[in-house]
Amino acid sequence: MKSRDPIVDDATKEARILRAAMDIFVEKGWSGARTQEIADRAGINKALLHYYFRSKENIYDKIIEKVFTTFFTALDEALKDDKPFEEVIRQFIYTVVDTIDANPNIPRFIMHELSQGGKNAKGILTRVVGRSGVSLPQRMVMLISRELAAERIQPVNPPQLILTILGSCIYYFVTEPVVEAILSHVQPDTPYERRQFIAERKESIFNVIYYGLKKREGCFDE
Amino acid sequence: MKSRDPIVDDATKEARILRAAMDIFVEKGWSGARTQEIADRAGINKALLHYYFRSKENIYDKIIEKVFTTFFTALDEALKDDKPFEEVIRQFIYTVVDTIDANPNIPRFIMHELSQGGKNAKGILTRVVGRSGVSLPQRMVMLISRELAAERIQPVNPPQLILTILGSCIYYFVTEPVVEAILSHVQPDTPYERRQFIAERKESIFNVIYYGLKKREGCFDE
DNA sequence: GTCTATATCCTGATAGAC
DNA sequence: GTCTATCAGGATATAGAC
Repeated sequence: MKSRDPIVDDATKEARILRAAMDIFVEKGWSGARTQEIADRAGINKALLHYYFRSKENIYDKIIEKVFTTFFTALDEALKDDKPFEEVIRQFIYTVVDTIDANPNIPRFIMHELSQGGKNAKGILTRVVGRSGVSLPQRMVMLISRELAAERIQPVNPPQLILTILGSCIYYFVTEPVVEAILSHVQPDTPYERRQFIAERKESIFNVIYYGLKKREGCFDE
Repeated sequence: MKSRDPIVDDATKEARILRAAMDIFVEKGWSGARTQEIADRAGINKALLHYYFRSKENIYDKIIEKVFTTFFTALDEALKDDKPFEEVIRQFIYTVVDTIDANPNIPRFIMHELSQGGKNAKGILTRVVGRSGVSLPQRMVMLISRELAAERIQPVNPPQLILTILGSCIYYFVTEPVVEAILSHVQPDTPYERRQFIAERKESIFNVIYYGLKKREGCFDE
C-alpha cells in the first residue's frame, strides 16, 4: 500500500486538506509528513494547500488542536453524571480504550509529539485541557480524593493512580504491532483475535486495578 | 541548548559515531535526525560517517538493535533468581521504571519506531527478544501461570497483566513533559519534585496492581 | 582514514497564468 | 480558487585530494 485513495466526500476542499493532513501527520509525525502526500491524499495540489494555510506548520498546529480536543472531549463524556466510584473507574477505562481503539494513531501522535519537546504542542495541549471550566484531570482528582476522604479505597496519590490507569489503557495500542508478534511467539497455539483481546483488555485492566492481583482470602465484602 | 558538545572520550571514531547517532536518532526519530548533526556531535564530518557506515539507514539499524538489546537485557536481570512472586512483581516494576528513568528516550524511540510500521524494527526486535533461549516474555508468562495454577492470585490472563504493568511503568516517561505541566496546573500548591515523584511512582504502581484499589474490609491476610 | 568540495535529489514555498 | 512551473534551501551521498 503505497498511498491511499484521495478524499472526495468532504464538503469543502479546506476540510479535505485538513482531513488528509490529519491522516498523514498522525501517521508520520512532523518531519515524516510530506506536503506533497497531503495534497495527493486531499486530491488537490501543493499550491492550493499553501493558499488555504500559509505553511506546513500552520496545518500542523490545527491538527494538534483537533487531535487533543477529540481525545479530551471523549474522556469528558465519561465523567459527566454522578455514578458510584466503581462505575466511574470502569467507565473511564472503557472510554479511554474504546476512544483509542477507534483512533489508534492518536496516542502515538501525541506521544511522539510531546516527546521531542513537541514544538508548540505543549502549549496547545494545556490550553485545551484547561478550557472547560474545571478540567478533566482536575475533576478526576476530585473524584478520587472524595473516595479517599470517605476511606472507601486504599491510600493512593490521585495523579499516580490516573497515570497508572492511562498507561494501562494506552500502552497496548502504541506497541500493538510488536505485542501481536510477541504474543504469537509466546502462545503459538492460541491465535491472536484482536477484537476479543481488546474486550478482554478492558475487563482485565479494571479487575487488576480495582481488585488487585493478590488473592482476597476470607473476604466477604464483594 | 542548540547542539551539545561533541564526543571526545570514546576509543574509536566508529564508536563515537554510533554513540552520537544513538543520541540523535533516539531524540528525533528517523526522519527528524540529520546526518550533519550526528557528524557534528561525533566530532567528525559527514564524509567519514559514510566511510564507516555506508548510509544513514545502516547506522539506524545498528542503533535500533542496540536500544532493544539494552532494554531487554536490563529486564532480563530482574527475573533471574527464584524469588517469591510478590518480589518478582515488585522487582519487575522497579527495574522497568529505573531502566527507563536512566534512559528516558528509549521508550519514546521504541514507540515512535514501532508505531509507524517501523521500517525493519519489528524484525530486529523479535530477533532480539527470542535470542536467549527462553525469552523474557515467555518466562514472565510462566511465572504468572504458576501462581495462577497454585491459586495464589486472582484469575488473570498473563499477557494482559504484563501489558498493564508495562504500560503503568512506561507511559509516564513518554508523556512526562506534559504530565508535569498538567500536575502543576492541578496542584499548584505542591511543587513538582521529579525524583520523589518517580520513587512514589514505583510504590504506587506496585500497590495498586498487587493489592488493588478497593478497600479490603475484614481481611487479616496482609 | 580524514578532509573539502560538489553532485544529486527532495522539500516547502512562491510566481503567475487561467 | 485552482492549476503548472519553478525557485531556493537543505538533505544524503560521492569524488577526489591529502
